[in-house]
Amino acid sequence: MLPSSTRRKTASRTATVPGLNLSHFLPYRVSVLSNTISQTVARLYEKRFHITIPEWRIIAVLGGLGNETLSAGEIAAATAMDKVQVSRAISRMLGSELILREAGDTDRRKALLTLTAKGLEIYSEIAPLALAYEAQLTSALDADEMQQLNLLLSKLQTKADELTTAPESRITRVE
Amino acid sequence: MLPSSTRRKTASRTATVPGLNLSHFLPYRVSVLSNTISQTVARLYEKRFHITIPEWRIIAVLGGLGNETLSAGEIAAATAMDKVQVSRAISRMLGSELILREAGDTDRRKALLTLTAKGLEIYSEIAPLALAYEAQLTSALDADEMQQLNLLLSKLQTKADELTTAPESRITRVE
DNA sequence: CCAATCTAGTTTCATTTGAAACTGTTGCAA
DNA sequence: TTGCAACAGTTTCAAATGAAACTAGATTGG
Repeated sequence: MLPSSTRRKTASRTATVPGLNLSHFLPYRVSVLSNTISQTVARLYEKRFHITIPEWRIIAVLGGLGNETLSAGEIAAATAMDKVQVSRAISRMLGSELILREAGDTDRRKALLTLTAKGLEIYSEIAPLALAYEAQLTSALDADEMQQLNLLLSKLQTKADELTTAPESRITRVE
Repeated sequence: MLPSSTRRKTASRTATVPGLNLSHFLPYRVSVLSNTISQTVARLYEKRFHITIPEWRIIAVLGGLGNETLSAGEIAAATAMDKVQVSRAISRMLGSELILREAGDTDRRKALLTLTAKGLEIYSEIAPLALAYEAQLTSALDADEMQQLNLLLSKLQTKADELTTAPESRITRVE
């Protein structure tokens, strides 16, 4: 079937099935955009602060919380990472002394996590950079478009959540 | 430094650095959206057709091209994947007989790739499903919002691309 | 009270991934 | 020519990842 001699090097551009062009396909576009952004951001965090994106997320939620503590599970919920990712990020951060872990007194399974002074220091340096990158990224958008973007992302995320087939795979139960 | 006894379990919600809330941070939101979508789509492709997303992308570009051939490098460019990913996807697809590889006659480094009948069959089944998923995802958007979405994604991708090559000096200030 | 069950978090193991090295081919320049 | 850089694609190896098993502590029904 399908002998090679029937093939042409160049052919008319007629698509055999209508309407599917990868470069217009929303899941593809979002994935490419996400990868492009993540790569840049990851490089920034790694080069300047020697942290990964999961570590950055943990710093971001803890740093934004003042002196409140969170458990690993709460961090997982707040960062959309699963507990394994969080656990590994935490152990790296304990090693590099960015966070502090105390056993909870009411429930000793839950460890209470806070940033160390070193972690807070990184937060205060990296947060403005992160915001600056975001500002550059959206610099081509006017105020109206910014608002639209937020709305559209929210709507898409809501729909995407509804359409997930796996019940247990991710956090979802933020409530 | 920073003895644990100085920490509090509960505190006011005052952020120490203004403006950085992870759930409003664009790179984070795009990443979460992308992951949500990709997970659903990947599960769909895997369950029904036993292919991965990289394989799907290759099927999509080749299937959309009629009987034209592409080299691995051209596929990489068309699918935003790197050559290693493409190489591995191709070798899987050769194994499962979804694509056909012929040596190029003018340049023997470039292999010419096309879908087999089996590959085309999958394309014709999966393409409508992919489009149906996309339609569901965007079902909460009206025509105007769809147009905005396309525009905004394009603008963001363009900016994100500009910001990738930036040496570290670029993201230091907002301006 | 105590077995069974549930929850929080960690570890293990198999697979995937990415970077860099590598193979084979082409183009180019002396 | 031949020697060398560039290119297309593959392979290798170490690190990242995810699923499932596991540990330890908490809860609950009898």
